This record gives sequence, structure tokens and C-alpha cells, in this order.
Amino acid sequence: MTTTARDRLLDAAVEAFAEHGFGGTTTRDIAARAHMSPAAVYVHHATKEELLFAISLRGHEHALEVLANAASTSDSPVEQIAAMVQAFSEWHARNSRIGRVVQYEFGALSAEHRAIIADLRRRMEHHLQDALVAGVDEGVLEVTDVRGTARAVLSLSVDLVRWFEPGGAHTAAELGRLHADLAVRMLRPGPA
Amino acid sequence: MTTTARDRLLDAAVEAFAEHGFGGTTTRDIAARAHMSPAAVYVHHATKEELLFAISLRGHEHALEVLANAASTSDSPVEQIAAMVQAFSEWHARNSRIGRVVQYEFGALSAEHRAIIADLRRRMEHHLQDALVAGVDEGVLEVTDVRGTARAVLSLSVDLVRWFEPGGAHTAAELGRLHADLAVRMLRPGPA
DNA sequence: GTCTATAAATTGATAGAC
DNA sequence: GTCTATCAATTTATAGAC
Repeated sequence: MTTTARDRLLDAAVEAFAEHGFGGTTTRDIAARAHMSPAAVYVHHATKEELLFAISLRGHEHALEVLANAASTSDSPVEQIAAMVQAFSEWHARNSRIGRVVQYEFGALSAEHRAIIADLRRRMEHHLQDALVAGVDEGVLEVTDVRGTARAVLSLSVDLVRWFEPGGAHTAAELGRLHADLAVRMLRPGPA
Repeated sequence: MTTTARDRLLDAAVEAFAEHGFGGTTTRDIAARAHMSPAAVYVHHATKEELLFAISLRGHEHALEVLANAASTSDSPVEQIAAMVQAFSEWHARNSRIGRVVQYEFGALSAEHRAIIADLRRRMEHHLQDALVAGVDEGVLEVTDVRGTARAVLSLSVDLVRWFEPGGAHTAAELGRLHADLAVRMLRPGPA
């Protein structure tokens, strides 16, 4: 688990993009954070946008994996949703800087890179939609708008990257549990 | 209701900041969108950051007003929450560009301006927290973590600025209704 | 209050030595 | 694969005419 110069560069770029946004970050700032010269940034990535894409791709792949793994832990739709929301919120809290770049800098990608990332995002939404549809079929969930509700559930996890700070009022695990509980309650059939 | 040059400038800056972020927006881009020369940007605002603050202050004040008005439409905590979430989501959808700047460019403000905006944000959260506490006291809501749950409820409204497009799958009114319904269901006491 | 012109600094990216 | 040095373009902001 040695830290390569490439890893140091990616970590530095994540911090800079999360703090100042892609457009507000200079390649000099990234280089300084990674303790490198401005020229060293271009050894591993041809442009600033390619550096963003590398971060965004890794982040989306990791987040998708977290969601897929959580979905596979049970056959019960309710338990799948609880596990997905719990894991997805906890991941976003534990990786809030990566999460901020992943979620907010989509528009800064090139058209080609945006298409690749958009596909990963679709697959994330489908994991949630599948569980919602299964729950409705089994009669254990009440959902009228599957697409809109899937997005709303994911919003609980995603929006925390906007304000989460390590060492704040909630730990990552606490937010995971809270959001999972709220999500399940949100989808239960109402009182007859 | 005449459109002044100042309004044109603010509208142009909102569009530019929402599309490219504060750091990624040039004053030339703002000027071009407002059909002005680069120098005209500095007639009404001394710096690019002051232009952002003017937008952010207006936006936060407007959003707070929407929330306060919704809270005052009923004495029932459940109805207050439904009205707040419905109005807050609808406002963010109808003003998604302003909402994006308001929610995502907080960190680009100066320390002084950030303190002013932070106070407005605290007041928004308190409107929700007050209704949650009242609902728990009356026994009509079940909330274990008031702060965390207030944030989660607001996340439903806020996160839509990340992806909402006018003319998309949902109208602003539909999202308002959907989110209000989900929020109330999220807070109901569970089956004994 | 609008413009043209421009200053002064910063930017993304490259050249070429080690 | 790292550095120093630098280019060419762009950036924020200002000066001064109308």
C-alpha cells in the first residue's frame, strides 16, 4: 500500500477541486498540494480535465460498487433499500471530498467523458429503482413515482457532501443509520 | 416591472455561475451574456465576489421567505412540514439556477459575507426544527435526531438543483407534491 | 452608465536539462 | 519522472473618452 506520486497527485486534485471547484482550481495549486512542480502535473495527465475525469471515474465506479454490494446482501426489497441507503450515505460521508467532486463537477467534464459517467449514474439509479419496483410487487412498499422516488432517496445520501465535515455533529456511521431509517419509513405503505 | 441593466447583469451572472461555477466564470462571460462590455460589470459591483454575494443574499432571503410563509399557513406541525417541503422544493425547481448558486457557491464568498449567509441558513433549518419538535410534543411525529432529520428533509428540496431541468420528466409542482408526501411519510410514527 | 483600450497578474501547458 | 524556465493566452480590474 505504498503511496505513489500519482496517488499524491490525485489526492491533491480532489482536495483542490472540492474546495474551489474545477474552474476555480489552478494546476499550480494542485502541484503545490502534492509537493510537486507545476510541470509534474502533466506527467500523468495531459490536461486538467483528464485529471478530473480520472477522479470522477474512480469515484463513480467505487460508489456504484458500494451500492451494488449493498443490494446483494438480501432478497428483501426493504432490507436492500436500507442497506443501500446506509452504505451510500456512509460512503459519501467518509469520502465527502471525493463525493463533492463526483456529484458537483459532472458539468466540467468533456462531452465524451460525460457520456461515460452518465452511464454509471444511470446504473446507480437503476439499482434503487429495481428494489422499489420489487417492493411494490411484493406489497411491502408504496411508491407511485418510481423514478422521482428513487432520486429522492438518493438525495438523502448525496446532499450530505454539501455540508458534511469530519468531526462534526454526526459520524458517517450515524448518518448512514439515520438515513436508512428515514428512507424505509418514507416508503412504507400508509395507514389504511 | 422594467428590466434594468443591473437586473440583466444579475441574471447573466446567475446563468454563468450555475453553468461553470464561480471560479470557472469569467467577468467577460457575464458581460457577454448581459450584452455589455467587460467594463460595465464593474459599474454596479466592485468585484466578482460582490456580484456573487448580491445573488446569494437575494436568493437566501427569498428562500427563507418561502419557508417562513409556508410554515405560517397552519398550526398543525404535519401540515407545516408538508407546506414547507412542497414550497421549498417547488422554489428550488422553478429557480434551479439561482438555487444552484445559492447552495453550491457558499464557499466562494468572503469570510464576512459567508457569516451573513450562514445566519440565514441557520434560520431556515430552525423553521424545520421547530415544526419537528412541535410534532414530537403533540405525538404526531416520531423523530429521534431533530438536527439530522431537519437536514435530511431539506436535502430532498435542495438536491434537485443538481439535476433539475425545466421541461424534464417532472414539473416543479409535481416535485413539490412528491417531496411533501415523502417527507410526511418519513416522519410519521411507525406501526406499534 | 456606457464604451475602447490596456495595465498587471495569473493561467494552462510546453521545452529542455538532469 | 522530476525540475527550472518560459510561452502564449487569458484574467480581473482600471483609466479615461463620450
